[in-house]
Amino acid sequence: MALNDRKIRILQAIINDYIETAEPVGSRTIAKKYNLGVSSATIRNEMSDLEEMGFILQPHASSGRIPSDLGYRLYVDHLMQKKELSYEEQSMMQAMISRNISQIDYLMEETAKAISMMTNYTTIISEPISRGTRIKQIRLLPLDSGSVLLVIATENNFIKNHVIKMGEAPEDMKVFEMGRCLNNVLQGHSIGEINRDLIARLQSELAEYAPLLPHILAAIESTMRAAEKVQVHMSGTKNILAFPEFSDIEKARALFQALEEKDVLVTLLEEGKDNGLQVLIGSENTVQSMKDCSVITATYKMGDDTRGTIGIVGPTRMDYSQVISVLNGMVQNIEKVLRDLSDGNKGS
Amino acid sequence: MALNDRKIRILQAIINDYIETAEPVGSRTIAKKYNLGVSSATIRNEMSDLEEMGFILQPHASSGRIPSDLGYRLYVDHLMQKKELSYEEQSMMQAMISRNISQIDYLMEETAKAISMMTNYTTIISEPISRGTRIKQIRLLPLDSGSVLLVIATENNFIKNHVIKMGEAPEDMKVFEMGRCLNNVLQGHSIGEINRDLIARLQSELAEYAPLLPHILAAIESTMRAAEKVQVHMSGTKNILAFPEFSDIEKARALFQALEEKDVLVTLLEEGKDNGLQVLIGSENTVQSMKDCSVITATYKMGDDTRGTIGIVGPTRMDYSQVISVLNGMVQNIEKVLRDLSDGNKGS
DNA sequence: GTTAGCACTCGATTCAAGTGAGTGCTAACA
DNA sequence: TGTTAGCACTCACTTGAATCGAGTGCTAAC
Repeated sequence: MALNDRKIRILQAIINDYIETAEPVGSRTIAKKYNLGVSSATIRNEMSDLEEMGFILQPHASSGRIPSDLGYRLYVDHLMQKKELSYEEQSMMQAMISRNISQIDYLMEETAKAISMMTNYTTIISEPISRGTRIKQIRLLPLDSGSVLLVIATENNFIKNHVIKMGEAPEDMKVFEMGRCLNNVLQGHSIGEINRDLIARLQSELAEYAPLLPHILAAIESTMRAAEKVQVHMSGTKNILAFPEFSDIEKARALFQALEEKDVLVTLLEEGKDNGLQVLIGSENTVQSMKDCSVITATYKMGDDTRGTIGIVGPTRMDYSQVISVLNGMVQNIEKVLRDLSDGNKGS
Repeated sequence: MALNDRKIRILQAIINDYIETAEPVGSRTIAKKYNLGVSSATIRNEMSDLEEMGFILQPHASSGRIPSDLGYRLYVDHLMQKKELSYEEQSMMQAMISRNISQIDYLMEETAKAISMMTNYTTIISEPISRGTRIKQIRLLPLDSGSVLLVIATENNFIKNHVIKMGEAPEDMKVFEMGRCLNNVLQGHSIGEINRDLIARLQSELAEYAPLLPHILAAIESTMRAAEKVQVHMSGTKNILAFPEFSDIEKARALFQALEEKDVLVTLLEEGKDNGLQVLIGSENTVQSMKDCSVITATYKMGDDTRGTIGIVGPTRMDYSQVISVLNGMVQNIEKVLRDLSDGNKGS
């Protein structure tokens, strides 16, 4: 059975209508609303074929049809026309995430909020992380009589600090001196590269403070590890309750349950991390309790190997075209903001 | 009409039963389940009195009674018996929030998660903030050719950094020298105290770098301001959907809407910030869309004037006694962890 | 190949009757 | 005077039958 032009037009009509109304679409509705130049009876015949081919489903014997996951897949891959963002949307986007943002976690919060506001779906976003970033600067500062502060700046301008408690801290000038040593030895290396050779060099250079060295190494390691941990932000969960597909409170609860687990969020975002933009429809995603949801993910970059992912979660009946355009726009936006951020902070 | 002993016992029975079952309580239920030694008819008479006094309500003419806000108030203030935490609960609490926590935002996340897991309500928690903290150490580090890093440690060991972009950064030793100057002048002062005199002193001491001074001052100000901004964490929103009072999806939606606004959360927590432990029942809290909820807040301290607030949100029919004991236990726990954290970090 | 017409299906809505938990009132009782 | 048994009454909720209507599949005619 061939998927001729008319079948495609009918499938498109069904999907468009169902996305809009969330009601199964009947042949008569299509005949009236979409001018295909044929009668409802003809459309019925075509629909029967489309069902046989697996693109649409009948929730029960005498109802209209709804798109199947396969139908949405065809739609997303071939039928859907890309929407352009309106001027209003673009400037709204910029206004929302560019004001006043100097810290990465605020930026994430604001971005997630902006997306869920514009799309009315739920947004999750992971902070940019990079495996194997190199150390740009590593220094020690005197803090008080019993502790010093380790400050590490990586090449993509992530800055982390760690308080090192050390019984009795060396005097200020010595702390600086140690810091300078550390910096000389470790600058330009990633955490994975801290091997015996480097440690031996540190031990000889910092011989005077040998007992402190393990403290310092432990602090470096834990700091770099923390920098590699994925931080996830979410916004717009309330939107879920607005969709008729979740008017059954048990379904809503299951979804909320899933979305409250960080692991689940990370999994969802990970699934999309290779491709630039990925659409997972219904059961295509691996999270069991989200078989009725689609997830659209996009990766944003910050420098060469530092990246994060944005995901939008909604019912399979989601406005793919709009979501994709918002997502594309937002990726560009966030990449720009991140560039500005890592080039040097605002207000200075 | 006097609130005699029997009336109180009946009220208590109604509240206990209603908290447990979420169903209006009838006179016959009370007569059977709670051995008051009188018949249901007598109880009916007493209930009629209690209703007249405003402690209980009848949802409709021929149903049982439910407690009113006033009834809960009496219960919380006078009738409720304090529950002790079981040994299991205590150790569970400690296990959950003590492992692996070296950063304050993780601590907050974990605490909120632990509380909502133990109570099955929704938890919000604000990070500790302090107005007018003093600067303990303030330093500059060279970062790269075009920027330096400002690091500020406050007396309660909050550490913040800020990248200062400055066209062409001075050479390393000069940066250190500037940092030392800054530290000499500003150490021990709070942001509010940075006045003309101090600025003048900085200007004369840093005369050589006068054009950079505004950059530095702006960075200090923005950093200290950020440190004073309230950060709020939330966990367990999904629990809301489990309560029959929110089986009406519109009610749930309204509540979710409210809880997604950071302002609302801050308001809720602020309302409780004076007292150690505060119970706001139903319409006692000022958030319009939360008239059916009770909010229990407790303040935790970290040093003298640094504090944060934990709030638990649930339906007015909440298990006040359990929530209060969990909250008290958790405040002690978190204060201990914070003490350890600010004394010096673990793992070092 | 397309269409009009028709019988049929089946979820959703409506309505009336029935059920039961609970009340208020009254009269009898200790 | 306080307590209780008994009874009529209320009202949300359940149940089941009738009806509605959107939609289908099939057939016969164009």
